Amino acid sequence: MIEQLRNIAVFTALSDGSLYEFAKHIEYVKHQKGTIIIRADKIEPHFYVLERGIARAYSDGENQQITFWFGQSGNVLFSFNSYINNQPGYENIELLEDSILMRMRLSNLFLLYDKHLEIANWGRKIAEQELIATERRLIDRAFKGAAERYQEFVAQSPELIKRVALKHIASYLGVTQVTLSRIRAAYK
Amino acid sequence: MIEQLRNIAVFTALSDGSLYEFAKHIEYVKHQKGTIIIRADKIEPHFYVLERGIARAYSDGENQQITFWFGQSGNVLFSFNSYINNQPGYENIELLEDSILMRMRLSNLFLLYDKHLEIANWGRKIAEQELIATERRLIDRAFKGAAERYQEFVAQSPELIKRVALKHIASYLGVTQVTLSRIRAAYK
DNA sequence: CTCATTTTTTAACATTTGTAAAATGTTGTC
DNA sequence: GACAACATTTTACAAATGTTAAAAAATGAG
Repeated sequence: MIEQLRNIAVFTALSDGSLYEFAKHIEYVKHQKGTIIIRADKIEPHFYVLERGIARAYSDGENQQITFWFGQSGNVLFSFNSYINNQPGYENIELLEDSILMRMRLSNLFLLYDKHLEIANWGRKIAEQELIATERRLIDRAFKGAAERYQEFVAQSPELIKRVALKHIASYLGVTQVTLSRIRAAYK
Repeated sequence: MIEQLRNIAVFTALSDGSLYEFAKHIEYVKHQKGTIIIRADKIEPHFYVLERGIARAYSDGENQQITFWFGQSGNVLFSFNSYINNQPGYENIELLEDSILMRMRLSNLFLLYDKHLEIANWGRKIAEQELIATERRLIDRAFKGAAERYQEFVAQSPELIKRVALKHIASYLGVTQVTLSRIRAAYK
């Protein structure tokens, strides 16, 4: 089990001791494509790690739905508002493919944070990396046009382009699907 | 000194023991309005806490400069890219008023992260709260028009509206200054 | 107070992106 | 392979925002 965890991107830097602590509380679950594993209107008691599959986090508005995050194999899936503020959040997480996930109760994670220095720093680094990535996206929206953002997305996330519906990618890039279609048409 | 630290928003939740660890390494500095305390092209060896004043983080582009964060009294000022990746970053931090700051070497902070569980979790929570705030802003850009974003900013940050130049607020909201002027004119 | 500098507003026009709806293409199931 | 469901593209038009430049207002130094 510990060897299995070490192969997952988000756990690679951890010591055996920490992996052992995780292993005690982790269980595997499988879900089909289309499953919404985290719902905005509920407090989600688990966090997940995607072992195989693709996920998206999205938020529902009146007439639209916007995707603001993609998760690939090895990424952690949190409902940040459940996780951080213990309140129902603004985010749903949907599996875009049949997936294998590990999950663990947040209550157990919090106990680990309060006992294990290495795990507390592991959680810190995850939040920091997400923060940098999100901040950059916010800045890119100002500096780069929609076409450039699309091209960089293609270059940086070739897997996602292949496997994710364009309507999700459009809202991730901050444009409508029509605009994304126009951008793509210009490069044919 | 410990009492002094406890009065600062970002430190209030910490125990005396942790405050003592911070106190050992903290020094006070004063800077004038206009000082750029963190520069994008340099690795910044300190982090700062703003005791009095207002700061903005901004990024330089070819023909523009966009402000993506405001700091008020009690907030922490990081160059996240220096802090997280030990590389020059994309962010400058400028003081918008004459300010009093505390600072501490990042190398000392990292030592504390590796020794003190409470401080590691303190760092984790700071990153998590910033992450939620940034993610919400990204989502708001999709769901809310520029006028609504402005009105909410006024409601939530009355101090900043009074004390910060509108050109900075415009880019923070993701519009040009001309657009912000039009929005303001519509509510007269 | 006055002048120079900077900030904010206004105007005219251009461009981008959005909206709605129809047409086309794709996928999966029986 | 035919159908239904869903995804993507296209078209025509509307709305929002950007660009540039100039005018007006506010700020700050001497």
